[in-house]
Amino acid sequence: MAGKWLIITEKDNTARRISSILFKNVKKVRKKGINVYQADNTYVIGLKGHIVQLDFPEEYNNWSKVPLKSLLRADIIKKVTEKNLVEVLKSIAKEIDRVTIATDYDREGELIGVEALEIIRNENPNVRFDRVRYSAITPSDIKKAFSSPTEVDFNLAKSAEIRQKIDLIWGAVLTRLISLSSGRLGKDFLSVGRVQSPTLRLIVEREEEIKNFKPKKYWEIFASFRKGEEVFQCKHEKRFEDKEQAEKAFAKVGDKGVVVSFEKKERAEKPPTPFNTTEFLREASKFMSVNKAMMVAESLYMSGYISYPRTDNTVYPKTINLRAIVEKLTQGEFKKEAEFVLSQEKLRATRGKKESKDHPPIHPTAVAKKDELSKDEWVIYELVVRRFLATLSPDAIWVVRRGKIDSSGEIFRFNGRKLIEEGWRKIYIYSKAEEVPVPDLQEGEVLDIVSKKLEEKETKPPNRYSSGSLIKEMEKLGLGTKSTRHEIINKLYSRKYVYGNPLRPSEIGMAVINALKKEAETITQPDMTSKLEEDMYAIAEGKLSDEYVVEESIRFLDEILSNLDRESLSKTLRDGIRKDKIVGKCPKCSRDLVIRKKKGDSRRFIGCSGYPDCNFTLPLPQKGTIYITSKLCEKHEIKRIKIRTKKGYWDLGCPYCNYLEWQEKNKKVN
DNA sequence: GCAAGGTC
Repeated sequence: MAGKWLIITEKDNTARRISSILFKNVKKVRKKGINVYQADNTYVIGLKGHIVQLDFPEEYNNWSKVPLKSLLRADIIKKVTEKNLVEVLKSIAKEIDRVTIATDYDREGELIGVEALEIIRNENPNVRFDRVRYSAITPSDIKKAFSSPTEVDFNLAKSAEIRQKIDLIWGAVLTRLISLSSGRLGKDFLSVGRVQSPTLRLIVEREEEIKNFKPKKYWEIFASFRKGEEVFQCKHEKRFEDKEQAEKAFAKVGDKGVVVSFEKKERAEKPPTPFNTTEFLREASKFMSVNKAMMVAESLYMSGYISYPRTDNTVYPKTINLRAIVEKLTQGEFKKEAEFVLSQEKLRATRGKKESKDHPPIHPTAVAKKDELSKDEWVIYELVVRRFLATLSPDAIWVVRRGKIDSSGEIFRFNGRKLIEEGWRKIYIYSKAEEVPVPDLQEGEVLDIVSKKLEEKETKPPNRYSSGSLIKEMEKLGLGTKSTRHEIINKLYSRKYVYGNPLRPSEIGMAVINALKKEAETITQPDMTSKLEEDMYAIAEGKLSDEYVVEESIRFLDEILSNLDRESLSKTLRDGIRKDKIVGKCPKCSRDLVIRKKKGDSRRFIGCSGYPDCNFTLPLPQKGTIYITSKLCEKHEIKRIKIRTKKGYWDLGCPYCNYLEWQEKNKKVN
């Protein structure tokens, strides 16, 4: 019995909102755990993003037996990843004569829609289909989109599928290659990918820069001046590269100085801009890992406390009633802050540089009570609320005092600042306002010098990436998306390519990058993503055939596999793995101490690499993941060890010290 | 047990 209409959106939440905009008396029915919104003769269903996944057929599953080259031209199949959803779609497909694709208005959205469409057309080949495109879920936008449906863009969907295919082929071939060459198979496999490998390369190369950094000495001169009771410090305008010159200048500085110039100004400091995912994660990473922060944000979104956390947008759309949200917030924990915002005559929000129409910037959507949320949820909720209120707050006002003082021809600069109106800083408590005291001065005024000093300093190497700054850099280079960047970083941790925050590469992380740079540099370059983007655009425009683009990748990989130096690849990787296991020097024979496993029960322990010549061993706890830190024990040349369990980290310290203490304790007991 | 991209 045909005759019904099916509308398909990308996720449940949009299905619910769109059905309530288009229809009255919407009924929610659950089928196999999937929400189906019904009204008149219409069904509205939300997908869960992609519902199928590209993969190799089963006969390619055995990594050790399948020749790598055979992956290049294997038939790639689509596997259903959301079984219940597909079953519901199939059952409804038989009842309908029209389906409208209303997934997100972007390339992935086009493919997600086509995936569902293919399943439906398989059941019901005669179904009519169309596509609506909207940039915001507001009654006017939705009604407008549905009043003039357009056609499905199969070329665009195709281009997204090619992206998947290329990622899979490159990823699978190189992942298997380095896993097989290194002997790291099973759950310890090593991975390679278009996004993860360039990201890892950033971390590895930053570490190399730090290691190769040659610090340069330089000298700075400081002098403290007094006016009345107030003493303030000034810095010589020059940074000296030469010690003698610095000393000469320092000797010239007398016990008085004349104010050469003085300027006093008020400076307004604008509030921060609205949160998109990148900026949100940058701030949230001060409290927890980016992966955790995203999970917490997701759960706050699902319970309705904050808006959708995956967005590129930093400009509030006009359709959001900002004042209403602030008024709502006066009902809760942030009453004082919300009232402060409302005390302004006019509400004005800051704007960020990125304006897109996907979703609004992250903002609170409901008032939460502290005891309804977990600790982590509250931290994130508070951050989102404070950021939101800050974007609507007045400027912070500083008084700036700048100028120069001359002492016997040596010029000192001062740059004082004092906060006179807190403005948004009262609400957004995550960045400290640092004041630099300088009194009011007049040109020509003579001041006493209370003290002076010549400081020898060194140029510093660049900082390591923190997870927050790495996400920012990935965005800048076009690596990953707002929804995947945090997962990519998490992947680098779980492969043990990196550890700590700021991130440091492990030996195997460095080895993988060095091996790839030699054998398959393309996959380590951010350019691969931009090249792929260009190709996808050309495919979507119908200017390039998809077969050609895939063929290009296949030929490239074929070449790599043919010209490979397997022995050196294997050596590089195994060397890295070996070095990661080194804990320190054996106190008996000074060869390397490494983490090993007992043959029979595979219990782990620290043993000398000189075994069987040397049989020195130390015990290790059997539970938890072992982290060898970079801190050496002062007594023994052994690195300190940390253990991560489900409950968190605990410090074992130096395993030798730990063992000796344990022995001492046991003696007393006996 | 492979990737990256949506989504939970």
